[in-house]
Amino acid sequence: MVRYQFGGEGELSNAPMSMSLLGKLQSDILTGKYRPGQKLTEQNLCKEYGVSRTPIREALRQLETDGLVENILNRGCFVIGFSEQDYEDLFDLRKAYEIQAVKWAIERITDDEMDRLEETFEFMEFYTMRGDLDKMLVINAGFHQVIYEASHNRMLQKTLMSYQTFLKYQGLNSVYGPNYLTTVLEEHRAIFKAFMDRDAKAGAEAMERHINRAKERRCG
Amino acid sequence: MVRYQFGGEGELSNAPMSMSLLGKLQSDILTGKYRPGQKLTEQNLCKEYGVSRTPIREALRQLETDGLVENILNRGCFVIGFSEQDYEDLFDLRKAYEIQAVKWAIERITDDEMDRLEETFEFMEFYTMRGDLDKMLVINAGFHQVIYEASHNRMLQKTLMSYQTFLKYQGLNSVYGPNYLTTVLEEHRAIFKAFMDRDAKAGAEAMERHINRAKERRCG
DNA sequence: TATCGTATAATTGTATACATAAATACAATT
DNA sequence: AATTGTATTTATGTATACAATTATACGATA
Repeated sequence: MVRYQFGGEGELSNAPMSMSLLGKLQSDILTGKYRPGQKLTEQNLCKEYGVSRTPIREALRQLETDGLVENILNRGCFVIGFSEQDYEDLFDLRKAYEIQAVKWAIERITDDEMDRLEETFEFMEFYTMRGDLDKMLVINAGFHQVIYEASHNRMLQKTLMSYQTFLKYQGLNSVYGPNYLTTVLEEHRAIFKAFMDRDAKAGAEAMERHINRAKERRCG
Repeated sequence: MVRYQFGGEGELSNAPMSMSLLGKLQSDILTGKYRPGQKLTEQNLCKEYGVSRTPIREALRQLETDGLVENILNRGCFVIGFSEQDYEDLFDLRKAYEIQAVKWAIERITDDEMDRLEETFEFMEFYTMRGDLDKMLVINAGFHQVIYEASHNRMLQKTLMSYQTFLKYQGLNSVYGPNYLTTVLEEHRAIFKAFMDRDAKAGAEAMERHINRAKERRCG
């Protein structure tokens, strides 16, 4: 039996259990609690999250490199706004990396990772049958995460994980059509088949179709 | 006359003039002053760079999100090592984004940006004739940077800039062949022509060839 | 009324101090 | 000699204090 854990963003972070300050801030920015252009005053954030300025400032620096806030010297941090175009672009950026990830993954995947991918896909089949949308969204993310890991490229993995976070919060406003589950399952089946066949080209094509349709659906 | 400035990494940072602490640390890690796996003790960094722990820690958090160090809770920061495979992979990741950047740039470039691109290309021709390698390396980076800006996508821009930083330090060990300058000029000419023709497809193809050859050359 | 200049308040940038966890040294035990 | 447990030291995580910069308030002047 293969150990399995559907991780949220916990994989690459070093959060000890509870949601980290960085994660809370990310979430609060991406869900619109803080509006684009709004100034994030350190004092206010201290009160809001119940910590001192030091961890707040460190989190802000990370958000800055992540591109969620802009830090202007001696003036503070401002929430960066994302246009409709930005969100559309994100699918294309993600697509470029997902295609690369699946290519490398098919070439580099270990037996253990292959087992996990298979297990994840079987979970997807199961929850599609049960029509459990919430579980599917989590496992959907998990399926891609196994591919990221199997790509054995740390940078690619980090970037695609951060894109997932973005789209997760964006996806809160998405409307999932009636046959969303079965459609997505078949898209993933094509990708999974490419892994079984060790066919990187087919995997890349299946992934491209998958992301293109995700862009049309405006979700996952 | 169009104002022009060949910026190093200053474009997106808020460094006040001198090289920022973050930049120094980046440089020192990428040039191998700190070895992969080495622990970066905050106290030592304080002495080394003559500042207190606060700015050091903030820089470390940024390096962490950039993927240059790994922070283990209560144990400290460790320099991340990059394998030969990682460096090779980087060209492919960069290629995927450069292709997207040039497509968007050709669709979205403003007149002002087009002027700057043209001017930059003319500088390239000039310094190629003069055989000035050092200036060419800077302008080479500048040419791509104009494209990043013209893509009008902030995330793409940031990522490609950080890849440039990576490759800049990696490039310090590169050997530039005898006809490197003329070869690269022609590759850039093809890209520039695609901008003149407003042909995104041709631009993407020219860029792909350019990065593929850069990977073979193992530089720029 | 509008504008400018100064004084005050607020905020960021940096340094230091304290609390907690990890690494080390060393003695005791097997 | 190897190992384990404890004490000490060291380093990180967090909070606070000080310095420098920016924003604001308010009165003077045109």
